[in-house]
Amino acid sequence: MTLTLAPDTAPRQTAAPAHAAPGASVGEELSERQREVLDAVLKLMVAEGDGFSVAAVARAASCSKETLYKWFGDRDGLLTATVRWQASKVRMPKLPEDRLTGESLEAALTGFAASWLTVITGDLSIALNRAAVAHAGSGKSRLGEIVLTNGPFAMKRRIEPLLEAGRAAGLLDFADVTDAFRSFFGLVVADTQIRLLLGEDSHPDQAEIGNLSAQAVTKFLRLYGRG
Amino acid sequence: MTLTLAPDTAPRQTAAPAHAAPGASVGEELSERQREVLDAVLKLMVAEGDGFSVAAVARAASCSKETLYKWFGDRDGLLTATVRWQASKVRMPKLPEDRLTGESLEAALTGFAASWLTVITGDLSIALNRAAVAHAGSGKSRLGEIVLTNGPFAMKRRIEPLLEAGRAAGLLDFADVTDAFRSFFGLVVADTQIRLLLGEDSHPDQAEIGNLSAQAVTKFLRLYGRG
DNA sequence: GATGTACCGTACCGTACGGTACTGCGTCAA
DNA sequence: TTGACGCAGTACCGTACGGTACGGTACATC
Repeated sequence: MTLTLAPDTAPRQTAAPAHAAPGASVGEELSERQREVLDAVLKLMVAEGDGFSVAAVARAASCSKETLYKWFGDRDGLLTATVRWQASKVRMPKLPEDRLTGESLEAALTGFAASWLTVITGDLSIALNRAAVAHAGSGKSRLGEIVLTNGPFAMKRRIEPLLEAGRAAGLLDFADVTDAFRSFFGLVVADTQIRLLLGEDSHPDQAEIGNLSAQAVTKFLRLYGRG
Repeated sequence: MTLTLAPDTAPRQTAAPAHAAPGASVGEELSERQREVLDAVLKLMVAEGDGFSVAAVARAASCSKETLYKWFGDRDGLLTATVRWQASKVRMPKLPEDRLTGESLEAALTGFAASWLTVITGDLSIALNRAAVAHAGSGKSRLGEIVLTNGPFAMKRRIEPLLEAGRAAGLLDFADVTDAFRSFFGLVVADTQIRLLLGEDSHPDQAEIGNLSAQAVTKFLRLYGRG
């Protein structure tokens, strides 16, 4: 039996529930060949935005259009599967497991910041976010929702426990964890993402990202650190 | 003689220089009828993203396609003129003119923050930013550049003098004004804009914007305030 | 070897859209 | 009154694209 991500009987629905965690099992449901195809789509998106035709995908992936339609239902299904596939590949740094200290908290926050900046300044993330933003505009398609879930929301879900742990350990002081997250996000990302999305090509390298992260965390700790 | 924004001899170039200030004189070069047409385009963009057809514009504005092409050259010229036209309408709060005090600086910063949040959470701004982001992806067209110039860059140009003045008055303390601006932008905007662009429909009302602005400025002053 | 299946390559179809050309009408100036 | 002109309305053209159909091939299973 063929694995069909968007069968005719329920076109827009994949096997994964709507608000599932970062698409952990998406990769499992795809054959090797299908993953190759989706990687080809990712390349195309980086190269040309989401303006490419399905024929171009078939050409780039050396497969037939008919197969694409059988596997993914329609163009939107193809894009959706691609975004999910990419989302399933992103990994975040893990939290410190033993008792938090000032140093380990700062290191963990800096790690998150650097990791996040690395992701959002990457060509792939920029291309996918552009596509998602564009599709969020014209209704029709849940790309925006998916990117939102696996982007800002995923970051929030990952960081808030760290902040709470910091507070529990007497290292941080805040009343509202959402507010603290907002500040963290703002200090880290600032205008970087919107500028890149709008086409400015000032990609920071790893050294700059290191600096930006350290500075952002320093400021965050000056605002929310205890003592 | 007809006012042609994109004459055949130089299709992509308007009368205004490429990196002109926020399009101050754009409105001057447009006839009343042309402004009506562009306002119709703005409405369409809010309603449908930038997926509308030129025929739809003609229908919505009760004018002929031929006129649209004569005035604006091509679809891109129409979009560009629309973005410029909207940019020329945005006004920022003015700087305090007499000697800065702690109170007037805080008020000015809060005013800027609230004004900026009001703009970027507006349907119009969201629609235009979406279009600009999408076009920045597929090369071809300078929408991204224009929005960048009239968005983040314009804000930076307006705020940095205020920050410098605050430092000169002994109210602020920072080494790098760009860094200070980055923090200000981040604390004010945080994840608000990207979430809206990705389709989340949690538009803050004026009261919330007031709160967010005040909190952002409080944090900013805790980071950069003197005394 | 026969049958079925998965897939590639490609031809094909309908449509929607960007862009152009033509027609007719109202306005204004000579 | 007449002609020029700007523009609305619409018909038209070429093309590109989403989606489908079909022929051909490799491989597996019996």
